[in-house]
Amino acid sequence: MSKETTDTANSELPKTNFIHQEIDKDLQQGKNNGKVLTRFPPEPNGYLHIGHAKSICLNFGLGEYYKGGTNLRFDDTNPTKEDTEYVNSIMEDVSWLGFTWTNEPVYTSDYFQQLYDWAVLLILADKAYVDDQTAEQIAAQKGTPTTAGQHSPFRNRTVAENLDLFERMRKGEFKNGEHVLRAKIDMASPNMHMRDPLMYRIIHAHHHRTGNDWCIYPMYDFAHGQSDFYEGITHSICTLEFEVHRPLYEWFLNQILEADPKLKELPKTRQIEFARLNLNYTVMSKRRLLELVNSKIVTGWNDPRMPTISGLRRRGYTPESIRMFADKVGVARRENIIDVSLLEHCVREDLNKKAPRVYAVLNPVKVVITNFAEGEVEWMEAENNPEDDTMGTRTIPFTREIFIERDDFMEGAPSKFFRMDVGREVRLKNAYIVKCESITKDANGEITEIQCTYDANTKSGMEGSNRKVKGTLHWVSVNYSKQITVNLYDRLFKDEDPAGHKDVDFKEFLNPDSLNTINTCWIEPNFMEAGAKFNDGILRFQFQRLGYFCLDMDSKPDSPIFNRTVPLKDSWGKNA
RNA sequence: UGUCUCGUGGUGUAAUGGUAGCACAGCUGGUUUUGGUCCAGCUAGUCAGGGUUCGAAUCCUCGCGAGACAACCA
Repeated sequence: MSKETTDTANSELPKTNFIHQEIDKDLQQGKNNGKVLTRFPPEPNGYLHIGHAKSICLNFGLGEYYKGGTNLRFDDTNPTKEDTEYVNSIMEDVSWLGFTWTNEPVYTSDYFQQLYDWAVLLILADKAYVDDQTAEQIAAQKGTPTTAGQHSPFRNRTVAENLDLFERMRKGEFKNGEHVLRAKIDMASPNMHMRDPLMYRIIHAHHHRTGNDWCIYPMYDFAHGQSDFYEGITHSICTLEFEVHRPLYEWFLNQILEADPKLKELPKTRQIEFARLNLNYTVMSKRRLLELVNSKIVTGWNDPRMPTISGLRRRGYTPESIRMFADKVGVARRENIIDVSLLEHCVREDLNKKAPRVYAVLNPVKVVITNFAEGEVEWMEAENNPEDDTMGTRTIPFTREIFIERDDFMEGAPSKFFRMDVGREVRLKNAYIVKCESITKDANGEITEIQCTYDANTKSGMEGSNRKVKGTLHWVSVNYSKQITVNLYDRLFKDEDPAGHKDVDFKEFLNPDSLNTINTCWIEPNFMEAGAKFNDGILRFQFQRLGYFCLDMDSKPDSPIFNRTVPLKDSWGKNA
């Protein structure tokens, strides 16, 4: 790629995606006086998901990179679907990801009067008309992508009549659906969006910000392009499906500029489309996510199994890991389905460096160290993070009775099994090497207790501990550990593309094992000493040898709940 | 039987007429008091045909395939 950078570009952050290249070209041509202003324009009708995160990182990333800025604009032109709950969640999610919008958040509803005035301008120019037909009639006249549409019988109303009707629409003289305002363009256009699209419809509903001031609301197409233009957005970065809308935005803007020439001074927004993010084993449309919430299949928008930003946050994902992910997936115009393993890779990479290690046993079996004195406790030193010495050490109690993971014992184990079996020596991490002498089973053949002896010369740090043994296990003291609840999450769907089956509802592919809550888990007593505070206030840990876990928001001091963010990579488990 | 967009390893993404590279996934091996991390290596790709050119993933052409567009949604 070009090594050149523009004056406004940050050369420390090389970028190669096509949007950067296009913006670089614009800047080299001296457009917009070298300014770059982007925007992120969500409709407040649902929670943000990982696909939005890609868009957020792209738009805010561009704003930062070119030292311009990014507006957060709520696209709130449909009062029946929008709510301040969503406005608040969106601001929280964008902030949590680490981005700052320029000035205060803005709203398309801020421009309702301006948009109305522009609509009047179009009527005056005989470029818009009021149609009295029903939605069905209008749809029938629209034609199909391969056949032309037909003119509305109301298409040739006089300017005066249109003006009068539109004003009365605004005053509330009509019921929902009685009239609409349409642009007069071309019913035979190969682009369906140019076939006399709706500009305004009547909706008698309370708007989350303008209350009952309006009973007519602009359509997205009549609002979005002008909002960008009005705010001085230089580059409007959006997803591919809006490409066919672009000629319409340009048509609207050109009509407005013709009617109001002094606006020609302002820069025209350039829209650039990219392919939206798709992730396998999940669904990404707000409609389907809402369906999961409403049907109580998940506990809410922030259920840790949801691909929402709030769900990922509750799952334990860090903002940095999501930004890393957005960076790694890249930006292009071809359809894509990203493997979730990339997302998991990103959070492991981030948490490996940051998460303090603690000991927890999820599926315990009791081990008795028969030659260790009853009632005695020996405090062992353990590093909080081998990747980061500055995180220090803490002590953990070693006693005669401990729990180990049931999976870490196998009777008659093959030699490839690097764990405990009768007659074998293994290391208890940060403690002693122990040898399994015998086991006790109940009537069902289930192991109820394992008896071991320890070698007093093999305490961690001693020379005797350098002995090569079969494996290293994690453990907790029976008497000193705390009982916890753990949520083990798996993918929500069993199918790679649950929404991709024409004749089968996506909910048919739900994974019945997506949540496994277990209460038989034990954690070392002083796990808080490991220093788990992250910038966002969420407590995250690595449970040694198991995975990354975070403290759930519903935890109480005496009954902690941990959510598994992601297991550690495991080259044994998948062979087993 | 329309218009537009897009086809590079399994998945993403670079290379913009000059050695097809990187990441994830997978597989080896090394280190390791986490079967993690780290390190080294391996596997695997330009949709097909034709053309232009000394030279094509890149330009042209034709075919094939995928996606988008027919809400008083955004």
